[in-house]
Amino acid sequence: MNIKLLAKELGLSIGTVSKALRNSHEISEATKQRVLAKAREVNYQVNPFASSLRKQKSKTIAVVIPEVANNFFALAINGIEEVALEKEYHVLIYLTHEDVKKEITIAQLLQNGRVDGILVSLSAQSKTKSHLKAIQEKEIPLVFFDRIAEEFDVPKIVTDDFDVSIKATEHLINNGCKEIAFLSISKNISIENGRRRGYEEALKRNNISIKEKLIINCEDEITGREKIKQLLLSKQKPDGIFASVEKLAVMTYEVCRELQISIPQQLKIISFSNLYTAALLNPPLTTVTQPAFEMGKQAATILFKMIEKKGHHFLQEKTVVPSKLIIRGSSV
Amino acid sequence: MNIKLLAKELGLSIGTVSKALRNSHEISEATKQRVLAKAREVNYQVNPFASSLRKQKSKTIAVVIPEVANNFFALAINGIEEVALEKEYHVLIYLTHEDVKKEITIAQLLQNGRVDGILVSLSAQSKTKSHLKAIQEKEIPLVFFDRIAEEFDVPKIVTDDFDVSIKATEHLINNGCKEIAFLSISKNISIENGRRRGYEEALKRNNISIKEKLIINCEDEITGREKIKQLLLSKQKPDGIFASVEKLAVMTYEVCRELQISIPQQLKIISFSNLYTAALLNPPLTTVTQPAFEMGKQAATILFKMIEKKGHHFLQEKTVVPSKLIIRGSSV
DNA sequence: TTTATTTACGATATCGTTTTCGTCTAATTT
DNA sequence: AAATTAGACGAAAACGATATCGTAAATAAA
Repeated sequence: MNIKLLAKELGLSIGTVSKALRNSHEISEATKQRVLAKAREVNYQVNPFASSLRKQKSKTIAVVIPEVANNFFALAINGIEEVALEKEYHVLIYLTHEDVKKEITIAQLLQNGRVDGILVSLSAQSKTKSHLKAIQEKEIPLVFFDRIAEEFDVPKIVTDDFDVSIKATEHLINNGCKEIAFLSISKNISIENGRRRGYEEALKRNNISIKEKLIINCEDEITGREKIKQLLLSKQKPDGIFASVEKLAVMTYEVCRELQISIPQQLKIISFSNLYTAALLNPPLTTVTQPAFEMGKQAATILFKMIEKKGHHFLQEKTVVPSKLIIRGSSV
Repeated sequence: MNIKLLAKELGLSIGTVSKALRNSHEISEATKQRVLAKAREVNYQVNPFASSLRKQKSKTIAVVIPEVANNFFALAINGIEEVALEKEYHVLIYLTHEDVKKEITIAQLLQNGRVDGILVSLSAQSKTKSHLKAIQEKEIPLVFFDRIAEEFDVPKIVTDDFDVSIKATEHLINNGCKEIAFLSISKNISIENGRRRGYEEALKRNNISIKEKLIINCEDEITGREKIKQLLLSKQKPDGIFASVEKLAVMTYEVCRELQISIPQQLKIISFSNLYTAALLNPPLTTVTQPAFEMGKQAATILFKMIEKKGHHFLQEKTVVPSKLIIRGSSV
């Protein structure tokens, strides 16, 4: 069933029917009702491709994230979806699996107008970002969230990585930690920068020296786990761990179990995490909980502002949504 | 940049360029190369809407699931995405939030050809399914996974709910449980049926009477939690809990913590779950772990077979991917 | 009454591809 | 040499909806 058939059944022209369906002022109330009724009767649905082709609007946004099996991103998607639903937009999901190559392929895919806007959280490996420059140059609305590219002149939604990391580190210090290790997921990633700077700032403020040995790059999952193990077996074993992402805290728990290291007695742990079972872990994990849902929601909201008001470059600031430090058993 | 401009730059007709790009045999190797080179040079991308409109193919599938902040569905998406990527398809995500009304709205949205196929895991409230009948009638390829509609004549991917539930329940029985409660998420849902039947079957086989009081419907989150609490405070307090979904196990852990009930001494727990921190919980949670990734992958694979071979109705059977019972501290 | 202006609708170009036919030349067959 | 066939390309008709005009009748203004 298309508009042509619908028009024929109504004895009207295609244009009239189209306008009636879109509630144009050019059409009389009577015919509008008649068209609407008929459309409902035959269950007419506009063809999205024809419509998109003509209007140069896809009514679709893309969400490009490293992974979905991660509570932070899952909750962010919830926030995004809520806004998209309201705007009657569709949401395409693309996973980079932390792989820049995939990110580049995806960026390439999205240059052809398939979407009206893109939400991106960068992969851990994304060092070069020319693939996103291309998108920006095509003037496709783009918003970063969480893992951003600082140098891009586009809106960014982040949490207060630096500030809350100071708090988190000082929390460990206040609970007696003197040797705090920082577990990093990648050097190339914005959040790492803020979190690590916060960690270092806290150490400085408390006159604790920063030791490179205590900053562990766990970019690769396998060797990362091994590095954590070695760290916990070494002589200058740390008495505190600040995990910059949830996965690394889980790894640490697993390694501690394996090495029979008791948390928090021998090692205190704090981690950025949105794990909804954090309170049920053994011991309950002290977390920096990010406002994932809210970040997704805000990112989407801003993206839609850009979509709706083409050309407005009034939204280039960074939006910071604060995280919460939730103290549980792993750190006290 | 469109094909028209590209053709003009090459001094060729639009048709020729189109065919060259699609590697038609009608076009000489020389011009094909010339066209390809130029297309790359000017970064020509086909307009997806024009292409979809003409070819009546969207190169997109939809995934309709209750929620995404749930490891089972997140892993299933990973499986789906892997297949979609290989087929060069795009993936639209729709969340029902366990709400039939939203499911109906979504089903309505997907009737207009926006997608070439649909993967569905039903919401807990989906009793009536006429909205999906409409999709089936429009001959849009449809595959159910996990939460299926038994009466539909379409492929279904499930896990061995019944069998593994017998195993799980018998595991509790073998560990001394005599009063095992079953926490249900909804009556209307396929998985509940299999899981509950398995639970009842195990009781029967072991000459334990089935008590309706021990079968708790936790459809609503708030009252569900209250019901669990009442159950654990009642005189005929159970000594075992079989949670049909992860969320209910987490609730039970929380309630036990509140009521100071020790697991597994006073209460043994087993749950369907894909929680990747199950082993780190206090105590470690014994789980029935579903092959979420594999189920997603298989569902997508079958969906693409349907998409590719229109009209073939050879795939109407049910595919069963077995779950694994992983025994941990909460049940022994 | 004549002219100007609404009102309500139709005809048609357009969005960018794909695909079906032609058509013309070159190569092959008889 | 004539007839056929293959090769390589162009012209044009879809796909379905939307938006810009144009136009007729009806109303209002002069």
